[in-house]
Amino acid sequence: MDAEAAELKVLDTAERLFDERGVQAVGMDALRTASGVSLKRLYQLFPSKDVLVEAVLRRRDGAVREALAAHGARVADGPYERALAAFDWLADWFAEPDFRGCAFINTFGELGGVAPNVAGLARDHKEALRAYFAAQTDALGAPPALADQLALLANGAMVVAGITGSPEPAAQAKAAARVLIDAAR
Amino acid sequence: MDAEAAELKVLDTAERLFDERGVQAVGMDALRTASGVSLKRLYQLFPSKDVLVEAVLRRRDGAVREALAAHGARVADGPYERALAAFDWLADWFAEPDFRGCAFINTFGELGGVAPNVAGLARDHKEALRAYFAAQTDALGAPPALADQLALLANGAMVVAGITGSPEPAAQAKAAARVLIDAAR
DNA sequence: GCATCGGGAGAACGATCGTTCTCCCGACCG
DNA sequence: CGGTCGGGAGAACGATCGTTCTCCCGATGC
Repeated sequence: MDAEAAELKVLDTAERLFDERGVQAVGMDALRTASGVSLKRLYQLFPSKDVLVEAVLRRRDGAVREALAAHGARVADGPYERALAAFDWLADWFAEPDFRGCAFINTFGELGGVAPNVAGLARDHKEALRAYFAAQTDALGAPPALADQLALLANGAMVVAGITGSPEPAAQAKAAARVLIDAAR
Repeated sequence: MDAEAAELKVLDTAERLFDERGVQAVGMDALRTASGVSLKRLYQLFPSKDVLVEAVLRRRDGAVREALAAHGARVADGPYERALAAFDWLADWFAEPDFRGCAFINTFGELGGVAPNVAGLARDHKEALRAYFAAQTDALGAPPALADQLALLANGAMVVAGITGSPEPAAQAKAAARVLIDAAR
């Protein structure tokens, strides 16, 4: 296994375990066992657990931004449909087995008070979500406040879907988003 | 200091420290130092940390339900104003210094995957919030789906206010709630 | 005054954490 | 073929955790 493959395996495993059990409940030894990457390699790839946590979050941040953009681009029907498409993406996500909420919301809850880098990553990630909506509402000529409201719906849906284990909040949020967008036009 | 005063002091201190640093980052010794209650008393009041965590969350759950009901009852203007009053309560809460988000969302993020009792308490707490909105939408003759949507807005506001540190999401959510309620009548 | 007992301070214990070190094997180079 | 070196397995280390135990003091009852 070369360095790239090991790094990928570590990031995949860490993302899954952190999501399932929380960050602090996953020891480096558990990560070693689950990933099959030795402790020595693990520490030469990521010099500390903090660095690894940050790397996992950064990769996840990029993946979400790409997935969101890709989902929006698939519907070429203009900003109205692109804004609503975000909630379809949420629906797909929530339906995944073992979905346990947004990694940034969860990690912020666990570490946001003591790890400023984690708090900052969560802030940036949520700002990116808001910016996605803002791009669509701007194109619609709707006020920027609408983008904030759509972001609230999306984040609320993530929380409620995570806590209740139901994917329904995605559809509920989409219906609410449609009402809000229609009212702003 | 008698038993009642000690229990109160422990619960107050634990709630504050858990909120500031997360549950796992607060050791029983830190709790002892901050509360001034000896380890011996602490363990005879709460036989384990798990029990203490659950007690803190149960008390917080009751306090939120009471505060929400009290805030709603203060405006006797009927269900329309009572539904919107919830967002005024959010605004007061978000403006508190050191506000760091909803304890149930944060604790679920940290422990929900490995502590089923914590996950259950979070579920019950969020169901109570939804039920508050459902009581108002029922009285308005609006469909129950509206209550779910208002709950999404409220939870989204808690998350975004916690992560960004701004109290603005309360007002944004209130404005969105008004549009949704008006559209449903 | 003396014995009893609850409670405070904090040491002690076993477990586990993040991190480093030791030992050893197998691949590559001359 | 002999030597060098990267990497794997896992022991070791110091710190910290949740929990329990020891020791001692002060109040209370007779």
